[in-house]
Amino acid sequence: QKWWYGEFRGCGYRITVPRQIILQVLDESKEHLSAEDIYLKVHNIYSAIGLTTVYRTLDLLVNMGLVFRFDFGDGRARYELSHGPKEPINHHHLICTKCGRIINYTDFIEEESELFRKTEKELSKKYNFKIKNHTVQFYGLCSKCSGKEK
Amino acid sequence: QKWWYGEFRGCGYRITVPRQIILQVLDESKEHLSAEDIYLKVHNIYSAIGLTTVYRTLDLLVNMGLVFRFDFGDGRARYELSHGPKEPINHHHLICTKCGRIINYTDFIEEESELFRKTEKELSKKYNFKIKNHTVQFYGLCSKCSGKEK
DNA sequence: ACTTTATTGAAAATGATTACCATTATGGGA
DNA sequence: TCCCATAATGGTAATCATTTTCAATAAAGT
Repeated sequence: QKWWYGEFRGCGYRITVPRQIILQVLDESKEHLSAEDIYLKVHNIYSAIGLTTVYRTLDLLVNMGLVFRFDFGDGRARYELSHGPKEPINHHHLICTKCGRIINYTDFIEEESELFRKTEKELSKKYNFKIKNHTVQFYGLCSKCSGKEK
Repeated sequence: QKWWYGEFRGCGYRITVPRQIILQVLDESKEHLSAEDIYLKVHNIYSAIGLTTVYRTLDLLVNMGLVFRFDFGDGRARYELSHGPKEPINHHHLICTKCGRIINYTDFIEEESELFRKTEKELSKKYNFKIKNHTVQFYGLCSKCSGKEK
């Protein structure tokens, strides 16, 4: 019994083999995977699953809030489990504009999460926006690339 | 004499009609335009300019740092002038996940810019990353959409 | 087990962005 | 001011991620 069975049942969605495997893959490597990355890993476990299903399932999971989709500007979306059974995982990203390396960091400065709560509240009021989540991305050069600049 | 002539000359780039018009369009509507939006506006001013040139020029401007490219997750990139003649404009975005409306906000809480300077410094050190810029996006429902929820 | 209907997978369609390449036009030098 | 090397352009075709279509398959309540 996986922790997310209930989430599915609650929404009236069926628990299928492809969905289980896709979630398994996402859970095993919490690593900003692209749809194709996921497809390849899934394919290793159960080769009958098609790319279409991967896309469809990811969409579903994003809508359910189980998965976050990120766009880092390289033309393909990345996906990450939004939370485990316990609590939501919030994290921000560092992206190397040269080699495309992506680093997750979750170790916010104390004030950081604090400020976001505050900012979200202010923005909600000022623009009458119901904020669901946010993304923060820092772009630059990683250690390997920053030597051999441009 | 536009303020950006020098930037071009400095890089050895030529100042051409398409480039002037594209910059003009970007300057007149600082509004997270897609490449096609820009193409259409440019086309109104000077119809011989092709879509390819728009893409190429935007790439150039992004590399020069005159323009920021944003990915809001709807499959098309958006472009905005990064700064005017005076100083860099830094701004964050609110995106409605239903209707796609995008709001720029520049009126940070005082602490906000402060914190980002600090965070960038810490991250640079910790991950040995040379940070160039960052994006912050809040996703949610705008005033029009938040009533008729999902 | 049976049936309803959500789900799936393969192939084709779409839509944004990029690569090609022959043509044109900028800008430094004569 | 005119010339020329070559950067820049624009149309078309190609690419690549993601969606749509639709007939075949498989959950899950009975």
